[in-house]
Amino acid sequence: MKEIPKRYAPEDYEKKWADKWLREKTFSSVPDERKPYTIVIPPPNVTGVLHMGHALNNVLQDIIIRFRRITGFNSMWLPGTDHGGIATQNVVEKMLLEEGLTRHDLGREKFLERMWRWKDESGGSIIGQLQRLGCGCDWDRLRFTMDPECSRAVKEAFIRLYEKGMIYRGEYMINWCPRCSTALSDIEVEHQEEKSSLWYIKYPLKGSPGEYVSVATTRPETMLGDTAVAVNPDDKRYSSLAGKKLLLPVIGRELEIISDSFVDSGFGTGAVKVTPGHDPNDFEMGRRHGLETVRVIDENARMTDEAGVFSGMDRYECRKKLVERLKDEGLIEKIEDYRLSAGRCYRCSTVIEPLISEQWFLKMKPLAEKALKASREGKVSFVPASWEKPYLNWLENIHDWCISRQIWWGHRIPVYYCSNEECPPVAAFEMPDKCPGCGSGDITQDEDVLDTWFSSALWPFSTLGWPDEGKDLKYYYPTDVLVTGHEILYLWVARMVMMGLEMMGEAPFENVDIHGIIRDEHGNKMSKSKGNVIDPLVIIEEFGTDALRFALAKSAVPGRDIQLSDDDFTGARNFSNKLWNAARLILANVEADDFGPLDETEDLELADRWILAQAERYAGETEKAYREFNTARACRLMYEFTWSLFCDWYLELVKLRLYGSKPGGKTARKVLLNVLIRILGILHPVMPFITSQLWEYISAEAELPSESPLDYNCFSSPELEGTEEAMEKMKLIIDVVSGIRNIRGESGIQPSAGIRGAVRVSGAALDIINSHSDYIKLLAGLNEFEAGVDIKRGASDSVAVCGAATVYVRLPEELRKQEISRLSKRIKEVQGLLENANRKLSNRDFTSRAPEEVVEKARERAASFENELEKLEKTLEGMI
RNA sequence: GGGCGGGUAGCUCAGUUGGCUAGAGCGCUGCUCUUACACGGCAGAAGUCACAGGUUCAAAUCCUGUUCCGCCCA
Repeated sequence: MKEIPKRYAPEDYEKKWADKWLREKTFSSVPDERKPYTIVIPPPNVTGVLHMGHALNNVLQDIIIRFRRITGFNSMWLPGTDHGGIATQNVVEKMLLEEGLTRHDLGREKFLERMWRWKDESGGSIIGQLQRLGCGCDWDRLRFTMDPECSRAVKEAFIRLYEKGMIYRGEYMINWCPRCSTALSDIEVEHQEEKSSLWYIKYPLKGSPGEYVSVATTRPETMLGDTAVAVNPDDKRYSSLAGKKLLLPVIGRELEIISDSFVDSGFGTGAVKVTPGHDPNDFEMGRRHGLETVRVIDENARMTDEAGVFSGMDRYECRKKLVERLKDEGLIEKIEDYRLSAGRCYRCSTVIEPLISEQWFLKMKPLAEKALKASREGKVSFVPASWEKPYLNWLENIHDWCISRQIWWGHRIPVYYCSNEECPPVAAFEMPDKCPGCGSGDITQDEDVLDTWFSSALWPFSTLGWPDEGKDLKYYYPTDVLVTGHEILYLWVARMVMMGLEMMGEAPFENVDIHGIIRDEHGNKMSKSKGNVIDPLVIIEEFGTDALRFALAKSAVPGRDIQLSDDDFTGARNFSNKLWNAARLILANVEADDFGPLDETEDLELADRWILAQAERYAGETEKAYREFNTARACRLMYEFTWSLFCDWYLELVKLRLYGSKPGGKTARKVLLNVLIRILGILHPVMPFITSQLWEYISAEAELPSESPLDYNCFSSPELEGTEEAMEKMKLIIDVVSGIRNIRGESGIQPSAGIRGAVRVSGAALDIINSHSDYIKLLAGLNEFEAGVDIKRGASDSVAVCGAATVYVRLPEELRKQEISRLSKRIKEVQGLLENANRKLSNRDFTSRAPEEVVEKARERAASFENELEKLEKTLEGMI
């Protein structure tokens, strides 16, 4: 007999468990003879704090890890954090700015010291938050992307690729963020439609005063760098212009008119200005036509000296002033409203400036080929599968990856230059003492660092000790599943696959489980600026970690975004409370030797066989759902079994033996415990805290098969005989009880009022009902009950038909009128159903073509409606 | 412009390979604090499965088209 708190109070014990798992290193893993099941965490930024997206992502991983462990795998979840290059540097720079300093004031070394200090002090709080969530990571394996091990892997990968000729340096047009002052890769630029204008500017024709060609542009300020005007060769409107020249307004530069089929004659006037220095398409066109490049905008998005009188102005100020001047000179033909797709920095939302710059690039085609091949061979699969197509499509259209960043926080590019420019650069782990070419000691390292995603791409093996071919790498690689959101499918997932194939010869994971994005209750993305974020830690305080976990897991339907509201957490909390109280009931009754295997020697009664059969079924379905990464389905199944079957029916029925005079208490208690620990076991991956706590309580009273639900495989158990039969019999009981309850409810009879019920039924069904009349009396709240073949309806009886059985409930005389309307309503309903059923059956095509069992079922249905209708009609006649 | 996902009860969503009367939670209505639980119990009302065609004995489910919403890519 154990007293536990009446109310589910997670704050009383959650921390205890989280601490215990940490202290006892419950989730540490070493290679052994078991099969491994490995997950590497999508490393959150060191500077991050836990938000709902993290909570979801990590809860899903924890569920998988715990589930796999329970079912016999050596599961290992490797945690860690990412240095988050630009984002993190931005944070510290912002702090410096408050002191009136820039990183250049400090210098590289001092700045990096400051970065590390800040990282050590305020970074990594998210790790503690993951531990609070209960995450079963192997914390001894915690990694940081700038750890010596990971840094070594980054250098190794870089040098290998460099030596293979896959990394090259060159001047190309790249995406420049003037605020972060660094280059970005193509996919770090986010495009969105914005309201803007299309300016039509007249370019005078040289030598023909008064004549001009009008060009349309979305960025007038770049015209200062124009070196040509292009038209489509098929555009008849401009065929007469061949060989002529235009004069660039303001600057006066002579512009050639070139023909290029890239030009879309439908855009603007069909003649476009060409600015090879500031537009990616124009850059290509410039190369094709050997055009001069004039740089008019600098790294700070200010106009250069080439911009003449506009020199030094911000790009937008220049636009304004320039357009004013053109207007004054009568060179603006018109200005139209225009929606353009503007590229913005994914870190700071500043409008990207396309600039020509010398950067490092990684050749992607050969890498993408490998990834495509792996997909074709089924080595990497997506859940849901619909993500494969966009992934493949991206790989097929891949561009070289700009991997250098002009920031300081990150992995410095391991390339060294000799002061003698004749000598080729060297890629090496350490700075060479002297130049291998000329022997000079005057060597400097490349100033830039690598894109954060370069090190993230190595994460699944850099964290396991690569390039050393150690035991861990051999045992755990490739990992089993990557759990992540779709927003980093290209930035991270695809690159990990490519790098895994390149460096390890094997894809880094078999499955990619892609979950949705968390939204608020109105369907909006959660963001600090919108102020609609739900803080997981606040939810944990209010509802408990398990409730948070359950709500998230239950909402994580594959491929769908998740709208969250407080209702979801309330529902999950209520479920916890239900389970808690079910356990309380059981705990109050069990005795020391009540746990043990159940077999045929046990004196099982109908309810026992039924709940055990259902437990078996639900455990099986839940296991399947877990395996398919469908936590939403697993949660629904467990909720339904626990609440709607176990609590609503079994826990009520078992009271006959627990409290009443009915014999068989021992068996009842054994079944109760058996099913309860089964629930705790299958639910444990989603709700580790409450299940551990209840398991502990029970352990104090009865001997359980293991110390914790983590070490007990509850997904399979020996099958009992007669389960089908039990299901059918119980269904009859439930139908009869529901029939009686329906009459009670509809007639407004108080739950406490004991009433008389009777059932007319024959044959086997009569036996079932007779031998379980105690079930019916209890559940339907009857004080009198009778069953037989010749039961007659009493004058004031209400009637319901449940299959072969006709149920009578004695009502007070004054409810007669109500009963007539209740019956009429049901008659009408059944008439409709019967009509439908008969229509189907009278269709010869149906009876001849549909599978026999479908037809048979339809026949049974029709017969049952007919039976019900007949009985109800007869009853109604007798009442009027 | 191309691709993907979605439209099912007032709200949020389930709905396996087409096949019992399309389900759940919340909300709503009625009864109820019955010795696990009022974070509870019992009962009830509520749906033209976006629209239009088609395939099929049978369509929420498959196909075509339309429309609206969201996302991704160019």
